[in-house]
Amino acid sequence: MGRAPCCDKTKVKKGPWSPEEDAKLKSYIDKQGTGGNWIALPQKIGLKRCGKSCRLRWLNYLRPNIKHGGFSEEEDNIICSLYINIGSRWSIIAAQLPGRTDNDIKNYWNTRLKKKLLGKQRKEQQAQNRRAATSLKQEMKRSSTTTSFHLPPESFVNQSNPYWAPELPVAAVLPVMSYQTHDTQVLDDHQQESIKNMLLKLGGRFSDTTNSMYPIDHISSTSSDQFYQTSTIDQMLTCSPPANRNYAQLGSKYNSNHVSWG
DNA sequence: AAACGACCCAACCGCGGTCGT
DNA sequence: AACGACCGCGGTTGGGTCGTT
Repeated sequence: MGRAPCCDKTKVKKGPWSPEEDAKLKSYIDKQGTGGNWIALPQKIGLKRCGKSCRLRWLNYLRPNIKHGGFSEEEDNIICSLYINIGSRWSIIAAQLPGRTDNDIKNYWNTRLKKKLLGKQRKEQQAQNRRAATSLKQEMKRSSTTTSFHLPPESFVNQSNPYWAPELPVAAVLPVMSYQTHDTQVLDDHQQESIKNMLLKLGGRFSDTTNSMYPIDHISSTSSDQFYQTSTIDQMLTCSPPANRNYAQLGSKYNSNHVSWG
């Protein structure tokens, strides 16, 4: 048999938390901790809330050292880069930003950052279209003087022409950590450490001797496990995952647009 | 000042994996 | 081994706030 039901859904309170509820929850957890059982928590404190709701309130709002709003440019860049690379894995992204919650980052992305990027993307797109149109016109003028070639109608080179307005991938306008497929961009120490920590959390392994993201595929030659060779972001993101639950989960949930697990 | 729409964000919902019975 | 609750996560919602007309 399974466990007893966690709570009676019809008797628990929903909606915004009152300051009194917050105080009760915070003071209890400060003193006693969660006890590893969220479901039992509200009964102990005398809160008419579902354990799940308590957990969410604590993690997203009451927990110490939580930062709200005021995302820095650097945080924006980290969020964007990780989103491009791993998709909407908000908990993983949040792990890279101390004091930020997955919910906060998710909201920030959905309400502001996405628009900010799209705006930037559009500007880039327009500038690119203008440049392309200008050079094409010039090229065609040159050609028309030497051949019987006719200039296309104006509409051919304007933005409404689908030929000239393919959607750029967002990655194309990322301010930092954007990368080209085959470059050999070297990450700075902070970026390396940050990404390394992320991968370690997920079960990745690195060379002990170098303590850096360094090719160690020679070690894996005797093992069925895949080790990471991550001298570039691109390589890191195309390596195979280890036989690890989190990665299995990631692999199945990831869209192949974001990550190829080889 | 009022009405309306857009935006923001806390909280809820549902799902998949884990774990206790 | 099977069942079902628990946990953590990502997606979505709805109410409050802000800006515009």
